[in-house]
Amino acid sequence: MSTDQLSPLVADLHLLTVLATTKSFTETARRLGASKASVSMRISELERTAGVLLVRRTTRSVGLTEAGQQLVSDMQPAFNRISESYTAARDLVGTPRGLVRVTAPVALGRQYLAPCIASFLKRFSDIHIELELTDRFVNLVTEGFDLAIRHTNAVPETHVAWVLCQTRSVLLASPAYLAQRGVPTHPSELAGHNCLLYLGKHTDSWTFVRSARKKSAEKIGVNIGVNIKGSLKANNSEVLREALQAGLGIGLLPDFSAAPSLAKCPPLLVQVLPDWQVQGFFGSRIYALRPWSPQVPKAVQCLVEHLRGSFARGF
Amino acid sequence: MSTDQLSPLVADLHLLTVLATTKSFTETARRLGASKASVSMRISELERTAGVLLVRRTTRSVGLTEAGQQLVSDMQPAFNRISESYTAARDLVGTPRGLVRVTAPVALGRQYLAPCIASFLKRFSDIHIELELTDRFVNLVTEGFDLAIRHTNAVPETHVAWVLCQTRSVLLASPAYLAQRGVPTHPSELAGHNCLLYLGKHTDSWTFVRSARKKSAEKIGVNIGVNIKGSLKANNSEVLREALQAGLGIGLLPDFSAAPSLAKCPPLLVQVLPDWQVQGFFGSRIYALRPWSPQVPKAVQCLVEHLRGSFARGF
DNA sequence: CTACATTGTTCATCTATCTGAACAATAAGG
DNA sequence: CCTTATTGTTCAGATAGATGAACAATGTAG
Repeated sequence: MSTDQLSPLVADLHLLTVLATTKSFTETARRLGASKASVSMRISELERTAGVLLVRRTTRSVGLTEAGQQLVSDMQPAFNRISESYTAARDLVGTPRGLVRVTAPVALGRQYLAPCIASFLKRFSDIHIELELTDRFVNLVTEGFDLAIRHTNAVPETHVAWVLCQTRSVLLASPAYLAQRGVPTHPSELAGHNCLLYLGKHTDSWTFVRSARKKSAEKIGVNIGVNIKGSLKANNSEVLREALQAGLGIGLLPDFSAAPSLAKCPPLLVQVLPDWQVQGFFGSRIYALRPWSPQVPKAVQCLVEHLRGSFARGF
Repeated sequence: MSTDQLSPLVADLHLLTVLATTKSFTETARRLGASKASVSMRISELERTAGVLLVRRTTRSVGLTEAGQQLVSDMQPAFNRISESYTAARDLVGTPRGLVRVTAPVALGRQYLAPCIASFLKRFSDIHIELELTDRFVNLVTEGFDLAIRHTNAVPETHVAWVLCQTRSVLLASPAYLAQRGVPTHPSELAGHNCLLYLGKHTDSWTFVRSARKKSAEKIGVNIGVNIKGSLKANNSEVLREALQAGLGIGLLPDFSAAPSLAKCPPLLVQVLPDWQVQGFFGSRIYALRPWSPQVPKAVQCLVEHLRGSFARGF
């Protein structure tokens, strides 16, 4: 049919695509800033005028019918293209503007992103940011994020990524703990210590490599695997840091997370085995990444630029 | 940006694409069944939120800015795809439904399409038809038609066409005229007659070819060009027919247009030079045609099927 | 050059849509 | 198995957006 007749429907059709990804009326309503009543009625109305059942409601979970799936998968790329065209047009003129939805790990977000974003927003008053801090894995596309900050070393092929900085993992303990239990001088001695683990991220062993020559016999570049055990595993680096500061044991933190505690006077934490480097932890870089699109919205570009500047200036 | 934010905008963006093709707020409003006040306000609001001037208003004519053109040409195919997906989904189930916008030549439409469509609508109560009769050239795409009925022999490559029937042009005059002015027995005799011309469609000459052998010397297949002149030219075949019936002269009509007058008892018109065929008039076929699309909406399919049946049964 | 017709915008009024709370239905958890 | 938390739907009240007549601007015809 001629596209004229789309006009009253097109907003509802877009609603349907959002519903298809969220699989929830409630979540759809939240995302669009509407009420679930409105979403429910509009979808019903769409089905009525189309004469086809599009959504399978089980009152508890929402699925699409055959027809609905077909329709949504046909329309999805079209709506993406429209969205991109719109932001491109908007970016043609004037100062960057619009909403940027960002997700980041909780610890990194709280400590560094938050102040960094605050100064960014002061510079660009027409840009709005939604910052969602979470440590679970986020699908940028289906959850509608424009940008993610991650420490990782695996960037999906379908995404574009900007390196914000290099990171290292450092082994730490509180001065009090070390005074009581002794300062390890070789990785093998960790077997006798209480080692705090980041939950879920790795196995129960750390691999050390010599990073500076000392008088002892070991050559640089030789790996030493150490099985570790300890009383606490947590999936939050701030919890680990608090535990380390409380003198609970020895643990790994990313350098940016440890920096403030090391810099305090007197220091809350000190580095253990400074001549050794733990491999493959927390990734070696922090990335800003987003799903590939023909062009990056100007507001996102500016944010990434700002972040790169901030991270380059160090923690 | 994430497509979520499209929802409040997407209807307005579609509005913009319609405005781009109509180049008129008034016409846009009429097409969408809205008021021009609404169209004006929504476009203004769109420009405000986008922060970009999209439409160049000269209060008398409407054009798009650079940004607007870019945006519309990016979005147009996307909206077309959405529209097609929607009608495809709607066609998956139940009886055919929806609006079909048809354009046809005035004469053909009034005499044959109208009754044919009436019986069609009686069979398919969920289908609505808008029939616009006009003899000007109609651009199906920009004017938003789903189907055109035409006599022509040129089908654009970008369109799909169904043959409804073959047509011939027949030379006619009223019995009274012939009684008074004599019955021509050879094309060359037309020079002495008042010949009525279809305005604009052709030059002032008719080309005859022998279609049946007679005792005279001419061979079948020889063309004879005759320059004609007469007191009336009209761009409407019904006007011509009325003039012919009134005994004004000799003229050409498509066979379907002449049929009722020939069949009357006594006949209002009789054929002149029945052994001769005039070439290249009114095309040789009547087509139903529409712009190519991945699939033809079911309602359109049914209408074409119905028309083919009716035309096959003759006039 | 002037009168006219038609265009896009404006504004007070109203209607259609959205809202938020209450409800019924369901899956999860003890 | 029963409770509980959460989901989608419903309904009366509220609000945002649509309406259409009046207006100003502009191209057109005589």
